[in-house]
This record gives sequence, structure tokens and C-alpha cells, in this order.
Amino acid sequence: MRDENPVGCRVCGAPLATAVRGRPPVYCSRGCQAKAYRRRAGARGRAAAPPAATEPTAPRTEGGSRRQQIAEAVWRIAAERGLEAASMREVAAAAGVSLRVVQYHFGSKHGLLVAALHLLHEENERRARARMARLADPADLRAVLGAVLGEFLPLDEQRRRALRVFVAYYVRSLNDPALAEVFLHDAQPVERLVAGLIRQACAAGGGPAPGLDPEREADLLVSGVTGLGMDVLHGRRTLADVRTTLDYHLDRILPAR
Amino acid sequence: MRDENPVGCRVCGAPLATAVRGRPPVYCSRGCQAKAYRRRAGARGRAAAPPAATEPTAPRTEGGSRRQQIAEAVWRIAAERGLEAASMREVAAAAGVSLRVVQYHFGSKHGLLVAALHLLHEENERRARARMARLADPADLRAVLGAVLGEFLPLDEQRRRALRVFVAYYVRSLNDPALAEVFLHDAQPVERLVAGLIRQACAAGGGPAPGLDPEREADLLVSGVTGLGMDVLHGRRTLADVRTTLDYHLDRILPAR
DNA sequence: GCATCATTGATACAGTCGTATCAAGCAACC
DNA sequence: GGTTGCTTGATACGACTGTATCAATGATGC
Repeated sequence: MRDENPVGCRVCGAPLATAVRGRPPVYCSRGCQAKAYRRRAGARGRAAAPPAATEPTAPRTEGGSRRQQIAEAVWRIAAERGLEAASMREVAAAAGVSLRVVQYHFGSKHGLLVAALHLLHEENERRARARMARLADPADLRAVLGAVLGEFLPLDEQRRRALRVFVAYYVRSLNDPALAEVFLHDAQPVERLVAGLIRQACAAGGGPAPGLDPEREADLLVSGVTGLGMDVLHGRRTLADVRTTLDYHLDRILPAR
Repeated sequence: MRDENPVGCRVCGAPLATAVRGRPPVYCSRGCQAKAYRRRAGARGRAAAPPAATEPTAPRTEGGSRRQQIAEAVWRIAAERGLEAASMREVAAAAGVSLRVVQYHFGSKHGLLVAALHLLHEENERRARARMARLADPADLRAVLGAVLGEFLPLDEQRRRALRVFVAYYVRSLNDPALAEVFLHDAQPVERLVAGLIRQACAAGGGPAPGLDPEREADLLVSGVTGLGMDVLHGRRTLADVRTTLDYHLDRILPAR
């Protein structure tokens, strides 16, 4: 409901332009606006005493950059209610910013989704590295292997949410080339890592099992653990069941000590 | 744009009720409408000669029931552009029916999605059975096993589309209990089937491999082949690569003949 | 001729969506 | 003081969504 009888400029009282779209004008010119601003700034300066220790980038440090903050809202919504619930307005509200801010920092919804996926990959890798660094015995190759594969299972709320967001994005990427490119470009070959670990463990253990192909074992392990994780999300399997299956296969592949 | 000056009843010319919503009235009463209908029916009867051989359920037989026809439209859209593109109007257009027909047969959009998923499961099982029946040598247990697992790979356009629809529904089911229930209820335990085949093949072959657990092998095989199929959809793997991996594991599990 | 049934046609409504537009806020430079 | 640039607030627009409403269609039975 636009004000039907507009008053004049707040500073000089001159009549205002009657823009029918966008924010209603309050000043007659840029100069009057600047004048009003300087008045406010002066009042603040006198009231707030000396400038004191002003934190210059306060909001930046208390939760990452603005983009990061908004991207996290996307993940949160996608994990809780699915990507189709992540509208611009919902994301803005969840991030505690206005719709305009989301528009400004990401340009379009598509830009937002792509950027959020990009940041998600980085975030997940950061967290994975942190968990790997916290391993009890980094020389225990079987434990390392288990930890790598465990990154794809909903073992805690963090990974559970990450997996939900991941599959939501995966499905969308099937019909969105830009998202698919982020997936294919960012995802490093975990299979290579797993195959290397298997090879190392075989060399360290008794000997290379006859006829065992680390690459093929890694391929099925990685894709299998992803599928098993999805089943857990779905409620089709229990985490304990998956653990048992995984232990069986690790026992099978790795040489007994 | 509603007609501003309504004319009278088509039959008796009496003034019409001025309903502001819904379809505009043309007759003043139900009786006048019936009268008009009988006139048309009489004209048709005289023009079309004897009643001839009227196909009573003609539209039913030329492509399944109405519900089936609409559900197929849902699958088509979901496979090509994702489930979020499957609006009521899009589905109706793709099925060649009116929006109202979709509303009538499924009640709500949610009802449509649930029913379409239900019918999809039936359809996929039908097709899988048909392909299994066409196997060259049904006694070749390894071939049977490969065919069962192959149902989850995008080996042709049909299965490719089925897989795309499947994952789209899977993701949505994570936030939709009704869909999740359809998934959990309809999906029969393929793992059991695979485990049974492995056991049979072991018994028929040389002997049961030492320390081999058919259940655990089946678990990783089924979830793994699903994940590999998703990678193929994504373009992260080639079908040939998946075939090689699968052959390796079948060789590993099944006793050499 | 009339009532009734399941089905379909023709709208209408209230809301949400992504996006666009214009102006204010704030700070720096001239 | 005036201008410029980046950021944000306050709307507005048009398209689309799911759903609801009322009537017509075609057929059957009384």
C-alpha cells in the first residue's frame, strides 16, 4: 500500500519524484540525502564519544563471509526439507538476511545453488581432513581405510546432513549441466585414494593376495558404501548392519595381520 | 474475461444464474440440459445409422487405464527434467488430458506422486521379469546374476530413464514419509535374491569358497551396482568400466567352472 | 420425462516463485 | 559540499503453482 499523499523532501521540503516501482523516495536529490547522512553521522560521533576500538570486519569473522553464511542456510534447508524448499526467500530468512542481500551476492538462484555446492565440497573436505587427523593410529592402514569410507556414511548428524544435501544436489545435477560440472570437477577421485591404501596395506601385510585388483575393489567399495549410506538415510538398513558388511569386506580384502 | 451480458437458456431462453466461479452456465435448469442432450443424441443416432460395434472401453485398451497414462507422463517428465518440473499442468499436458482429469483421478498432487511411484515399481518389476525370461540360458547362474544386477544399470534408454526417475523419487522420499513408505513397502529384498543365487552357484560349482558370506557379498554388490549406475548417469564413469568392475567381482565370488 | 451417477470442461483464487527497479545507507575521494 | 561506488531496504511485476467451484457431458435406471 503506497502512501497516496507524499510529503516533500525530508531536508529541503521540495516535492519528490513519484516513482511507481522500487523503494519510495524520501529525499529530492542525492545532495539532500548526503546532507541528512552527515547530520546523523555528526550526532552519532558526538554521542558515541571517541571512535573507540571499532571492529572493522566484525560480521565477517563471526561466522565466515556473507556468502558462506548464506550458503550454510542453503545446506540447512536442503538437509531438513529438500532442495526444492530452498527458495530465495526461505534461504534469506534462514540466513538472517534480506532477500535483496541474497540477490546481490549471488545474482540469481542458479548462481546461489552452484556457489553453495562449490562451498559445500570445500566444507566437506575440510571436515573430512579434520576427522582423519584425529585418528588414533595413523599408521593403522585398515583404520584409515575405514575412516575414509566412513565419510560417506551418516555416522553423526554432521555427515547425515551432508549426505542428504549431497544426494539432493546429485539428483538436481542430472538436469543441470552447471551443477554437474561442479560435481565432476570438484570431486577428487576417492577411488584412487582407496586403491592406494589397499595396495599399501597389502604390501605391508603378509603379501599381495592372489588375484586381487585394488582398483576394482576400491570401485565397488566406494560406490557400495555410498549406496549403503543412502539405504541408512532411507531407513532400509541400520548403521550396525552396514558396519558389519563393511568389516566383512575389509577383512576379505586386507591381509590378516 | 467473463461475458458481461449473458444470454438466456439455450433451450427455453429463460435467464441464467450468474455464477461468478467455475464454468459459465448455458442452461437454466437440469431439465433443459437433458432436453438438449437428447436432441443431440437423437441427431447422432439418425446420422450414425445403427449403433454399430461400439468399443465400450476403447481408450482403456489403447494404452492402459487413465491413471496409468497419467502416471507415465509423470515418469517421462521426471526422467527428462526432474520431479520438480512435474507440475499438475505439465503432467496433464504431457498425458494429453486436461488439468481437471488429473485432479479427478488422483485428488491432489501428493496423491498423484504417490500413485505414480507405486505404478512405477510395478512397471519396473514387469519389465525386469520380461528381460529375465528372455535370457539365453536360464540355467547359467552367473548370467542370471548379471542380469539381475544389470537391472540397476542404465544399459538402455528404458533402464536409464527408470534409474533417473528412481533417484529423483528417492531424494524426495527423504522428506516425504508417504513416498518413503511406498519405497520401503514395495521394494522387495533384491539382496536376498542375489544372495540365494550366489549360494546356488557355489553349490553347483566346485565348492563353497572358503570364508565367503553370500549375504554380505550380496549387500555390497546390490548397493555397489546402484552407486555405479548413478555414476554412469552422472557421466563420472563409463558403462564399459562398470561392466569390467562387475565382471571382476562376479569372477571373484563365483567358483570358476 | 426425471433423477442420479461418474467424468470432464471452464474458469477462479490465493499464494509463492524468481527477478527487476528505484532509492537509501555508508564510506571514500575530490 | 558534491560526486562516486558498493551494499542494502522496500517495494513491484509477471508467471506459475495447487486447489476449489460450478456447470456440462454422457449414460443408466425408474
